[in-house]
Amino acid sequence: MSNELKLYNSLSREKETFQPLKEGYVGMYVCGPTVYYDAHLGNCRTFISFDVIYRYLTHLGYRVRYVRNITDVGHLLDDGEDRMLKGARLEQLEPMEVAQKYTVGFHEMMRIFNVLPPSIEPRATGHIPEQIEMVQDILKNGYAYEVNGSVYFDTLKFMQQTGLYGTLSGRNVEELMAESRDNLKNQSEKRHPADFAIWMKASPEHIMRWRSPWSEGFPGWHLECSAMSTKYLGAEFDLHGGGNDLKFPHHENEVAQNFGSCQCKGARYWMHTNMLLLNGKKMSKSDGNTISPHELIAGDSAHVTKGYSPMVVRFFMLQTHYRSTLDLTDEALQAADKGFRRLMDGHKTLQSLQALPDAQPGALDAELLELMAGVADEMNDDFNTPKALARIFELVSRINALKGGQLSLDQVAPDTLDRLKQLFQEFIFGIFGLQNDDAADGDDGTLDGLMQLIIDIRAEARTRKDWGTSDKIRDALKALSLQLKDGKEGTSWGREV
RNA sequence: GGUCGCGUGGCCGAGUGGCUAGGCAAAGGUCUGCAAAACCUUGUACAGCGGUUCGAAUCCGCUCGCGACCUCCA
Repeated sequence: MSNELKLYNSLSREKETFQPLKEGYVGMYVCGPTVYYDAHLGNCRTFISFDVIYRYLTHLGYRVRYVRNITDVGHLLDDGEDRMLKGARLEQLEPMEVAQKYTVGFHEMMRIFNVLPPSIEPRATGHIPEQIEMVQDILKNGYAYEVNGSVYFDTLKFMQQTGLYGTLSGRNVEELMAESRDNLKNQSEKRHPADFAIWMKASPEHIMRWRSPWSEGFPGWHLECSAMSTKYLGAEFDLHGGGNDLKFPHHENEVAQNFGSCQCKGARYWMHTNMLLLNGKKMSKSDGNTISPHELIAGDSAHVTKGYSPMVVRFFMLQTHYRSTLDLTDEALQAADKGFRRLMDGHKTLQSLQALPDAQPGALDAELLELMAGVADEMNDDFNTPKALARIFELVSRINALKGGQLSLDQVAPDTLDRLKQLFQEFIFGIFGLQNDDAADGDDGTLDGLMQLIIDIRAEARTRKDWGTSDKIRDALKALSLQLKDGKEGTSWGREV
């Protein structure tokens, strides 16, 4: 396998070799949340996926500027009411108070799932001038028109003149163009159903409003991503990501706006994560088929039999490729729980292995090296985390066998063992972003010391063949969900799942 | 209705023409004072039907089932 990075580009619908615009640097934009409601697990999956991608690109040595926005204005509901305004009315809060509340909640959730903060996290409301400028540019280029203080993107004209519309989302342009004005219903300001607002005149009761050359109003939903990606990453940049459900119309319109404003191509590679399903259906706030991250962690939901730690959930998600749908079920989570524990135990065991200086590297050494190389190879193939994890689990088997004595360390070169330790550290924690739950308990080492004492006392009892005492200790610990593992080299312990 | 995608062993989930994915569960064995843990072994899996091919889970066609997008959604 080659060590060049390949990724699936939604634009071409093919895996392509990744070639950044500027060697050594990557500009990456991911559509962030709309902060008018609590983040749900689907959001988490997408941001965890891109977190791993961000981490891996960094691992490869790229200097990555990762921009992930916060949308706090412009997102319209079916009835045309601004989402921020809706939230404000329901809870009697200022719109920015709503945005702030859910932004904080979102950040907290990202922290819980160990998602790294992006390099820049721009807010739509903080970039009104940039958006107004973009509307002006689009108007100047003739791809928009003003009606009663609102400005609409002239999608029909754009389609006819550039032929660029629909490429990303695979729309049938003929069909889009064929739609008549009859489909417009009450939104009669638009000339064509495919047109979309880039500036909206605010109705009298609308709270969020800014002055513009056309009216006091607010920017259209799709505009902020075009404006902010251009501002921070340039007119053309490397990667743009987001959930699959944003492909149309959001991303398609983004591309149109970029080109319509400056003939800019925008992102060269588009990446889309697939949906998280619950009981075989898409998780969605609107139809109630949902479980919140808090509920999942606490086990406070009819969908799960117990709570799952954030790291188990993260691991669960990494066991599926980002472009596949993932069906969340209690059974699958239980399997992930145990698998995650096995991975963590394997890592712990590995770090305890001591190399033999006079080892004679043989077939085992070669096998380890091959498996290790495979981990990176899989990641280079469109960030295939499930396959990379499969390679790591194969390594875990070897590690356990080395510990258990079924395989011998005198066949492993000290350098190979060192590299293996380093690889586990880098991939499990640095790239997959997993954390050991035990460490997250706030354990300061007291427990470990206590356990060591108990293990020593039990070992003494065992040398006396005092099985009663030995078993009493073992059973009592088991009742506390602490498991003793007797091995050739002594006894170790861990938490039971 | 239109567009796109999916259907893999008990469960989850990789895999795109020949070569063991992996995790969980299950069975047998090794180890153990007994266990557990660990290790080893074990699954005639690719929705159905037909076709292409020396060879298909993988390509083509049809059928059935499911999902996503088309409207707010990561």
